Amino acid sequence: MTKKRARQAVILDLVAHHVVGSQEELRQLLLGRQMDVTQATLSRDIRDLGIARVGGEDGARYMLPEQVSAHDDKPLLANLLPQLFSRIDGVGELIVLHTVASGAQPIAEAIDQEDFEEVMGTIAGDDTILIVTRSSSARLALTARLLELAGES
Amino acid sequence: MTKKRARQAVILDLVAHHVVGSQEELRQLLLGRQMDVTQATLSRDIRDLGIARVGGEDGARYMLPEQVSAHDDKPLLANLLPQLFSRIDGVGELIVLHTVASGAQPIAEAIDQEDFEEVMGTIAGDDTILIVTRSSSARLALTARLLELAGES
DNA sequence: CGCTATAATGCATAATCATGCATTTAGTGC
DNA sequence: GCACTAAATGCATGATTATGCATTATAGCG
Repeated sequence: MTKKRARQAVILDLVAHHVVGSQEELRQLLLGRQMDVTQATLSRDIRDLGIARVGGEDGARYMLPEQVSAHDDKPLLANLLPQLFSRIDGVGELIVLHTVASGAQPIAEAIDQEDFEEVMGTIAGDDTILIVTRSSSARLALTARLLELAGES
Repeated sequence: MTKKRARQAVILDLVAHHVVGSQEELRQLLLGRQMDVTQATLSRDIRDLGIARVGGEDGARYMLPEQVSAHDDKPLLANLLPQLFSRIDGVGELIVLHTVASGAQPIAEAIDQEDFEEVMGTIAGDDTILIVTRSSSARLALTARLLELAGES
């Protein structure tokens, strides 16, 4: 069915260039292009096309995958640290980072994902993380970096 | 409120590592971590965190922005062309590309976005696109490329 | 062509998500 | 510690999205 493909193409186009906040809204836009389908069909089209829906201060909106990432600001750690950080300390090549309750696990994983070269490994409890770095100077460097990310610099 | 931040961090973590299909499901996961909130709160958290919801064959799922793009397969043009292409022809430095009804505009925009160096510009009607290339050989090269993208190679 | 199998769609409705308003909880400054 | 202000949350409900089932359109095929 050629109508379906054309419609889905138009949908991609509309979503890419307009702010589409609901399937009903999309339906109206399609009507303007002489395409009349029900919300049910749009729900299926959106699924097929892999279009994402993200909430925003001013209501939700549909976006193409490309747009979602563009809309994304910073890496995970930068998001979490300012929220969860409580204090940091260290000795030798060890850093002890304290977070708010339940914050250690997420932060530790985010640190792991960053793949800091200074880091040998991390162990996280509930609100405390032990970070083993490669050297004393690595510890100092990383501590500074983490403080900065936490917005405490 | 420190509980909110910790919860949101855990949510990011859960969404990153689990397949979360609904807010109610997320609620259950949080319960397992001794965090009890209502769906309403999760709706707000998800908005605040910029988490996206994308549909899939096996139901919808929440994803972090990073994951959405990763989940995305190919650029727009590669998605559209196989769906909308009908035939292509050309002469001199001009290409005339025919698409299914209503397909020209989306395809033309996608071509523009690709920024092909062979292309000087495009003009799209409803089902026909005129592509002006920089030279006769550029025309041949681009024609081949488009045919390939359309899966007609 | 007419017939069949398959895909696409609509309809009605269930499932899920968002939000206004009231209430509770933290955070601050005496 | 107490009063005060702002943030966070729950509750109830409205809005939006997803889906089972029946129907209709489309693509092949003889």
